[in-house]
Amino acid sequence: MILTTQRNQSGSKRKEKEALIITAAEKIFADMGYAGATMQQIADAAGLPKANLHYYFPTKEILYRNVIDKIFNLWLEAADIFDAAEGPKDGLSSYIDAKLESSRHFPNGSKVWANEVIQGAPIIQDYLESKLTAWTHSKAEIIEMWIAKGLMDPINPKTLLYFIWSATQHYADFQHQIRTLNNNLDLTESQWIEVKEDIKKLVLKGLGVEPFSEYPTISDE
Amino acid sequence: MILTTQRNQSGSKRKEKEALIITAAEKIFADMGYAGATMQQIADAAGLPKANLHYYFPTKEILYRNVIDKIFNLWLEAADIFDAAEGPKDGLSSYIDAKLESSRHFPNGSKVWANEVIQGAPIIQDYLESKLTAWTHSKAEIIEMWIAKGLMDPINPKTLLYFIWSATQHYADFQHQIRTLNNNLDLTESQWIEVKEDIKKLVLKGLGVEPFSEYPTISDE
DNA sequence: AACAATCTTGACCACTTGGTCAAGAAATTT
DNA sequence: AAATTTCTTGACCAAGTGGTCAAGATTGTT
Repeated sequence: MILTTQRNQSGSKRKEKEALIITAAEKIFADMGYAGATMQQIADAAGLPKANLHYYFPTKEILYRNVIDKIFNLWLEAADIFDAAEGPKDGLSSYIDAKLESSRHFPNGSKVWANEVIQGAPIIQDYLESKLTAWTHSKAEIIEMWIAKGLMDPINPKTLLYFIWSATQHYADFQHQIRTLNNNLDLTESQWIEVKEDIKKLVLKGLGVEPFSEYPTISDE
Repeated sequence: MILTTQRNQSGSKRKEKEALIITAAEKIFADMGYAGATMQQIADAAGLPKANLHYYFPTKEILYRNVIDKIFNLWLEAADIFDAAEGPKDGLSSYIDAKLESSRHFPNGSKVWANEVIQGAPIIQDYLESKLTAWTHSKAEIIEMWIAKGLMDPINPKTLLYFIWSATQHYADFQHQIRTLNNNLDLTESQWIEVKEDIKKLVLKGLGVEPFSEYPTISDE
């Protein structure tokens, strides 16, 4: 018992430092890419000598995997809302909100993920094949159920998921481009609200999930 | 006269080789990122000794800028359709088609661009501030005109552009993830057709540009 | 206070990288 | 055919990289 407590104490201290390093690494990886990031830069960002970094994370790849791990778990969590939802109007709205919030406040994770996937996921392929595949299937089923119930227009569920991912993550990944096209200013609070509303409206209306009409539109597509 | 012809001949030979190198470089940069790509890899991909590469492109950065240059011009060209269009139904459809075709057949360019922007556009910031800004404004004006004419629902034009960019480019940038989620197979012809249709339907319907109804819907949003 | 475990750090190394260079091979010009 | 420009290439180098290591500092334990 005492041992456990002590382990927890020293362990939590270690965990704190690891978390500090991971946060620093996340930013550097996001800004420089995996290959472009140097352990020295990460060490500087964390305020540590490089050798100390290697004490906590023996290799660059191990550190990187830890960063990815954190990101991926946040990714999955963002979609819990999805499951709890009653229908597409509620579920998709909440999901879009959550993903946009995440893009706004934690863009680095999204950037690291994007960088990794663009380059063919050399390091995290196992994630894609196991966790992400499972996750995607489970969400696709929910969407298919909504469609079957006539709550939204028919659409390939994966296409819809990619659609939402891309639209929302774009605001993290292409943050720099968006800022540049916004007179070199970050989006203001009201601009974010507008973006959220516009995207949700576009998606929901596009799927025939209009807030105004209770009954599904009869369209002979 | 003779001189000019000769210059053109030797010049075009040089151009050919430069194009070969740029194509090879594009793939390597897309797969490895700027920092991760090595001149040796690019040389191998182009079937040239490294020293010869440096004869045509003195530095890695110069080569990279040439790659970006080509990509960016294709990017701009894809939107000429946009200008010629009569209204949103025609213009947006064509633009989405063009961007998806480009994502399908030339994903590397999109990937390089994405990598660069994610990392804060360290090398091509001038492009963003000059050409892209001008381009975006001109397209935004067209969209605003369409809105003013009542051809589509009101929306922030930039949000709409980002929406289309993200949805279409996603299929290039996240090609690997999409393939993994598609049983490790590239999308088939019919899947591509389905994606195109789904995206166009979603966007157009979401904007109130339904193909079926000639008159704008009266909604008190 | 003595001991042990954990942590910290400057100095160091093997290796890779972008880039150079000089000698020569091809192609062009006179 | 001689001269000149353009192109090709193996060998080389300085700089930077991830990672090591051993000596010490801190912290916790008995």
